[in-house]
Amino acid sequence: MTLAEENYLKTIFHLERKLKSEVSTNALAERMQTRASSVTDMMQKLADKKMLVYKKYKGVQLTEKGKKAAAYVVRKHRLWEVFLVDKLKFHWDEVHEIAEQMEHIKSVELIKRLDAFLGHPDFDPHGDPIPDKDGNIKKAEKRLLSELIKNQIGICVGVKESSPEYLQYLDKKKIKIGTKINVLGKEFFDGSMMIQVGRDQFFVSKQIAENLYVQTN
Amino acid sequence: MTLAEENYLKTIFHLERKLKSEVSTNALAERMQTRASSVTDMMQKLADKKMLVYKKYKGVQLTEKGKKAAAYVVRKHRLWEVFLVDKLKFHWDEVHEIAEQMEHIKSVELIKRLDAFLGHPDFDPHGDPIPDKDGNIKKAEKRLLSELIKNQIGICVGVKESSPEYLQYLDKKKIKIGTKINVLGKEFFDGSMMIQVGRDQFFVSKQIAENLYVQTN
DNA sequence: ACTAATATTTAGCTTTGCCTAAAATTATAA
DNA sequence: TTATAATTTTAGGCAAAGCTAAATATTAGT
Repeated sequence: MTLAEENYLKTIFHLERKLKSEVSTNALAERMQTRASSVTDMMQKLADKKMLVYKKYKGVQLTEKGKKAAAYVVRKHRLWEVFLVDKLKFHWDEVHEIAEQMEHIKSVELIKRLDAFLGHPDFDPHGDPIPDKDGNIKKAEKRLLSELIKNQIGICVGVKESSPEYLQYLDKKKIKIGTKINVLGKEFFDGSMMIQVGRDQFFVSKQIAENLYVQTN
Repeated sequence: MTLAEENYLKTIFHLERKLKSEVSTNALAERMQTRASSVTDMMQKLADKKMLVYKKYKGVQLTEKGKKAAAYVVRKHRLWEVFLVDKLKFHWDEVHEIAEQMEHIKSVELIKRLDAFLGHPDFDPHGDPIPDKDGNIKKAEKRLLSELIKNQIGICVGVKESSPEYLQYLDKKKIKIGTKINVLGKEFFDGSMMIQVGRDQFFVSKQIAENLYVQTN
């Protein structure tokens, strides 16, 4: 698997989930900042390798093999993002580009050990689930804190738009990935909420609640 | 700087220090597992970029610019090796190939933070010095423990040949990178030594002492 | 149903980094 | 010193992954 192939697979993987259908040449070209003709070339190559099913003019669909390969790239990407944020103290919005490079490092043992070193995380710093070694994604519906109702409990899994100010606010309130948030009440007219984090109880505005992703079980 | 260019620079850097002279096309070709003609191509390219001085049939020599770039690649390589051993618990002899890939990741900030995360190490797990950000190498003569004489002090900087058994022995004796070793005495006929490590004093055979690199000041 | 617009593929070219074979240079040794 | 050996460079090609322009399919609007 070359670097380019891995990048195509990963992008197809994401687009398939978003579009819930075959992925078109143009959709791929746009996402990958490349030309449709280049995409066609690569699709033919990946079809030869049984990574996907390609039907002229009809788009592509990953095979099981392709899905697994793609999920593994995603797994590596997200684990490295956790590393960058948890260990090297990068901010959530600075890590994508670096992880984009690190995801291509080839060593199964490396990823095994990295995963253990990080404590087998389930989510990356953006709240997206980390596929397991076999490519299974715990499709934990992530949703906005603002969508919860009274007495619901959510686990913080990420942020939507992360300005430095917002991240600082979360820091101050001791909210990070994995933090349990209990909705104690919700104001109807402005969407603000009373929440509990650890032993602290406080209000958050609608704006705040609309930028925090949580997972409910 | 492409990946291939970085690899050439790094190899030239190492060969220049070993040979203490210009580096010949064939020497490079052998080290890089490639053909002389490929080397010539790349030398012309790197000469265009002012990374080295290339004289037909006379070999190459790094410029200051080239030296700095090469040293930075080496710095990254060695820092990642420290990460792999110290944090991910790889053995000293398993990390080269992985670091070979990681050294090419592009992010100045990443390396800054990695360095801090590792505690600004001066040596990699093989005892080789880590160049600083500016490419300066603390050329701390590393030598074998067996070369020391009575009352000399050495800092452990690495191993020569690292079998699992040997590494285990060092573990048991609490000897690792950075450990100070005091030579209390040396037996003439068998080369064994009495040494002090922390509060412990014990004998090491010549075999042991010949496989441990130390730095003296 | 038919044309216009859009999407996709094909053909042919470019660059990077490698290769082989042949030519040129330098080194060696009788 | 001169022929032979070894080293190095040049010339010409190849595969990967991209691009442009032209050809071909599909979709949509009337």
